[in-house]
Amino acid sequence: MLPTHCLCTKLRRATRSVNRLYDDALAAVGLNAAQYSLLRNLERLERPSITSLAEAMGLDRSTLGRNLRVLEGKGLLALEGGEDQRNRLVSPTAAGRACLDQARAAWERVQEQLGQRLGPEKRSALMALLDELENLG
Amino acid sequence: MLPTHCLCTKLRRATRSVNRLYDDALAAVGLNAAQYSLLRNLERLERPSITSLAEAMGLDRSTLGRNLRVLEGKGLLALEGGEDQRNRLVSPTAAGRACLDQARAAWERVQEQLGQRLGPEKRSALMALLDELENLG
DNA sequence: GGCAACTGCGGGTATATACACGTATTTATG
DNA sequence: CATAAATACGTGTATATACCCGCAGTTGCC
Repeated sequence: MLPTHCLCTKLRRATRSVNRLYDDALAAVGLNAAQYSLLRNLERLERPSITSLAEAMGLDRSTLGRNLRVLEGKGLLALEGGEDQRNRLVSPTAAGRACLDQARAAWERVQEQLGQRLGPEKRSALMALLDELENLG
Repeated sequence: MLPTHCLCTKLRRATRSVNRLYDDALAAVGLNAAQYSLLRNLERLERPSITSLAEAMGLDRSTLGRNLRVLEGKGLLALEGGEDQRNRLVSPTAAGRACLDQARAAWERVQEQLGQRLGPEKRSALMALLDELENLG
């Protein structure tokens, strides 16, 4: 693999690599990393609208809308209209909650394993740097 | 934006954010960050095959094959068969090289700007951490 | 030399992602 | 109240990404 000094390329590469790790760990429960993240965020909000869930995740609304369809198709969440007839509120189904419970265990294993490989200093340094990068725009 | 402890999610978020920065910087020359990276790698190899270019970039071959088509459609690179009738060799066109020259200046600006915002210590710490993450599998 | 194994690719499929545009609904303004 | 502005979505389009499968060409082995 050719080395690069480009921060963007390095980030992209590292993300693909780590993403693969999490994807593999979650494959047994039928989720990928992005889907797990979506369900986790959904769990922490009270029947959010598509827009507010997208904001919580830092994703474009139309992106999230499409991601939701995939999980809706798997029967893991439901989209129902609220009082405001414009928006659709997202909530996990029973299957979605059950799936998330299983996924959480798998996630904890890979997260822990990665943390061990990095060691606590690098791990927290990385976290801090990523926070900083996230808040650029 | 909801905070998360998930390394994968944090990486994905930070990458999207930084990627946007580079995309914006490169938009004036009609490239995005991934395309710039592709052309840069192509510049550094001698008429690589699709497979070897994919390996150099750490991308799946079929992914790279599709990415190549986009740049081929823009007239920035050409795919020609070599002696081995199985593979197709990739080379930049004159337009591709010209485009890359322009893109390089834009890239340097955004790379420098990001480096300044981080400061030299964080910048090199980040680089080192990303290298480490890239080499996990 | 002929068949088996390997290599290099393209295509199918699925997903994630973003931006621009249009539409329906709600709110604000005069 | 009527119209303008703002809000919430969906769709169209484009791109990046990966995995699997199959085909064609090459190599190796006997």
